[in-house]
Amino acid sequence: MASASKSSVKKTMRSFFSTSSVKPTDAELAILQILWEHQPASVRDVNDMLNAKEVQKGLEGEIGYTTTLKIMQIMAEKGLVRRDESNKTHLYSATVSREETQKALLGKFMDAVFHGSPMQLVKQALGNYSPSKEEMEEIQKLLKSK
Amino acid sequence: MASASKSSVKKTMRSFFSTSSVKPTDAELAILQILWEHQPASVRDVNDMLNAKEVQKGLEGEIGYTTTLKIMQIMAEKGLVRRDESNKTHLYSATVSREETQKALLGKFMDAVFHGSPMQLVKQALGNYSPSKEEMEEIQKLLKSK
DNA sequence: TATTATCTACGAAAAATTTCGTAGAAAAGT
DNA sequence: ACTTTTCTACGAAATTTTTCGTAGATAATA
Repeated sequence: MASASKSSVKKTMRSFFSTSSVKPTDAELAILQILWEHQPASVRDVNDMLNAKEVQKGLEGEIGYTTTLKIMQIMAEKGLVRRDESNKTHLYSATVSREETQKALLGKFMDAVFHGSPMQLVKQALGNYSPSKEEMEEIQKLLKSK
Repeated sequence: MASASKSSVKKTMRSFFSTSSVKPTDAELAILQILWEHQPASVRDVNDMLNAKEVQKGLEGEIGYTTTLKIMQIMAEKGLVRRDESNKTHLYSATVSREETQKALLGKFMDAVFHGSPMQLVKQALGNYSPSKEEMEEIQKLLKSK
C-alpha cells in the first residue's frame, strides 16, 4: 500500500482544477470566444475565423473543418452551445455567457496559479502592463465603488 | 478534401495556447506551487501536502505516491525542477521562478479568456472581490508608479 | 541476519482532448 | 439530370496528461 487511507472514490489531480460547472476545454474556449462575438454562426464561419486568428498569430497549419465540427458537436452535447437545425447549415450560439465563463475560469486560474489571491493576480497583471489614463481612471472608479 | 490549403506542418488547436517556453500542465503546476513554498522537498513531502490540500478543499480520494513521483520525474526531464540525488531520498527544487511562471501563464490565460485585454481581466478580478483598504492603497500606488 | 518499510525507475493502462477520414444527404451549379 | 460543393454524423486514430502496478535497491528495525 503506497499511502495511508483508502477510499472508494478516485480523486484525481484533475479534480483539483474542476470544481465549477463551467469547464470548457481549450479548444472549446477558443470557439466560445468566436461565438460570443459572432452569434449565431455556422461551423464554417467558426472554422474560418479560427484559422484567420491563427494566421494573425503567425501560426502555420490549418485547423480541419471536421475538427471544428466535432468539437462544436461535443459542445452541443454538453450544453455549452445551442444549435438551430432548421436549415441544412446549422447555426450555433453560446448558452453560457461570456461574463459567467470568465468569472468561473478566472476563479479557477487564480486558485491554480495565484493561490487564490486576487491581489497577487491584479498586481501581476498591472505590473506587466501600462494602462492608459482612461483605463487608470476606470480602475480608480471601480475601486471607489467598493 | 475537407478544407483548402495543404501544409506540411500540422497546426493544431493546441498550439493556439502554447507559445511561451514555460508551460507546466495542471498537475505540474500544483506541484510547483508546493515547491515554491517548501523548497527543497522530497516526493513524499509533496505528495503529502498535495493530499492535505485536497482534504482542505473537501475532495475525496487520494493521489497515489507513484503518481506524484512520476510527474516529478517528468518535470525533472523537462527541466522544470532540479533534483538533488546525493541522498537516497531525492530532493527537488523548482528551476523556474514563481513570478516568471505566473507571468507566462497569465499572458496565456489573458489571451484565451480575455482576448488579451489586461483591463478586462483586472476589472473582472476586482469586480468579484472587495479589496481591503490596504489592498486598495497598494493598487493606487501601483497605478501611480506608471 | 531476517523482516519490513521506503524510494526510485519504468512501462503501460486509463482518461481526456483533439484530429481526421469516410459516408451519405442536401444544395448549388452546369 | 449530372457533377460538384457543402454539410452533418460518427467512429476511430493520435496526442497529451494522469494514474497505477511491479520490480529492484537501499535503509531502518527487530
